[in-house]
Amino acid sequence: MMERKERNDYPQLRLGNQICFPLYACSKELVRRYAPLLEPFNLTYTHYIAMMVIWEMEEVSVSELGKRLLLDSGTLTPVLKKLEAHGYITRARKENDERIVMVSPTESGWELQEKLMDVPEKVGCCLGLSKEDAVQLYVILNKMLDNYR
Amino acid sequence: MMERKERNDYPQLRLGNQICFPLYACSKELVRRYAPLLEPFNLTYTHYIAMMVIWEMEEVSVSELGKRLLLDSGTLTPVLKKLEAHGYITRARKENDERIVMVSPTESGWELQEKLMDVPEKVGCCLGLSKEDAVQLYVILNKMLDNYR
DNA sequence: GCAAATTAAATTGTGCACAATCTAATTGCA
DNA sequence: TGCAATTAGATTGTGCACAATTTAATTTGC
Repeated sequence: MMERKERNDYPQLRLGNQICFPLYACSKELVRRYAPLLEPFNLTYTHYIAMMVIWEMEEVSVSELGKRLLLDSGTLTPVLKKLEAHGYITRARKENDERIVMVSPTESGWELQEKLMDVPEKVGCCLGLSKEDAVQLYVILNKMLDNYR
Repeated sequence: MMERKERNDYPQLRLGNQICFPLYACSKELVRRYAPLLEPFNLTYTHYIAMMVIWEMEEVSVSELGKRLLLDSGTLTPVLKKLEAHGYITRARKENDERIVMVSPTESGWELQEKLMDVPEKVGCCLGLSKEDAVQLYVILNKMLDNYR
């Protein structure tokens, strides 16, 4: 009778030997660090990255936003409705193509930008990485991300 | 009257200048790549990493599992109940301390390990990183993670 | 010995994330 | 022209993720 393989014969299935787990865990932890900094403005992390693109583009369609953030409309629609409800953005269908919803910052949305200007640095300090490691990480993750776009 | 700063005077608030976004996006993408490989076994990514620790420890409490995975009981309880429902693990309170729930693989849970042995390599190929970058990434993320534990 | 404090899980409620589906608008082309 | 195909968003349903609360068991200190 065939004996089952020893239970520790699958080193590739150990959490400590995988690259996926630290990626997943660090990402979650980072989002958690943002929460207390964003909560006073009624923002979640997803709201925050959406606002970053909206500030940068000044006016952007939902689908373009989704491409930049790698998020679909099922995620974005409720996020954008809440940002609108909080008065940070306007949503309006395009005149010459009613399928497209364009999004822009309101005056209050622009003021939000000023209020959040020190958030990136505050979170960056929490990373606990050396400058060199942070740069390396940035470069490698962006290489990886480029394969997905 | 004070003029508002120019709108592009906040480079630190650009998505492309942040380290958090590629981390967040890569993590999500990686979880998405796992889904089709795990779905045939009724597993999600969270189930999968939980099983990895359970295989490694052979018997582990919910709280110890939570420490290893950086997940709380609100996440783990339903995950473990589903793993139990699928017959991969057993859950039982400890005799000498009824507060503690111990978790172990069933025979079917051990067989699952064999069936999943090639999952890490399949996903690894999707990363699209060179060996050196993958190692760098692994090292840096684990440094970061150590600050959280 | 027993009440207060602590610990471990479970429960509850909110908010993504995403697949799948649906609706409406627009485009393409026979 | 008119209808099929495409496109853009919205909707629906499932499953984490996590804070906050609850319940129950155990430990500590007096």
